[in-house]
Amino acid sequence: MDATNLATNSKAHIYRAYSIHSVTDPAGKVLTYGLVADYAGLPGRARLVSKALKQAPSHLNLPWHRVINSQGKISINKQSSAFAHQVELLRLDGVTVNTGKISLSEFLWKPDMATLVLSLPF
DNA sequence: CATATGACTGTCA
DNA sequence: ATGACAGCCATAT
Repeated sequence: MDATNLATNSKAHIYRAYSIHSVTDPAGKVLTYGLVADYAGLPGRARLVSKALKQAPSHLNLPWHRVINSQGKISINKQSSAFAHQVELLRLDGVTVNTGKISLSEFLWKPDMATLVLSLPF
């Protein structure tokens, strides 16, 4: 498998992992790039997750807006229109956003044992 | 192969 | 809480 295929499969892994998690992850909760990477079996590849979500085909309907950085902040540049879009989507989810910041202690999704077991097939 | 670039992260001042 | 920084990893040139 060459580098290109590895990257493609990694993205697919992320898409699949995040798809499954987004089913059990209720609107109103968020995850960090690093956590999604862990769930996808790709620890240490938070930046790949951000790229994968950014480039994800729209037909996958992934709730990309529920993924923020480990500091509890939206990673998109404030000047970008996409930033306002993410804020809007999060508010529709019921997530409180203050100047791009979100309280992780309040909104971070903490998977329980059952959901973790359901995700293990990867 | 060398560099540059990110929707990242942990540490430190 | 905030900003600088180095480390990190896949991609793009």
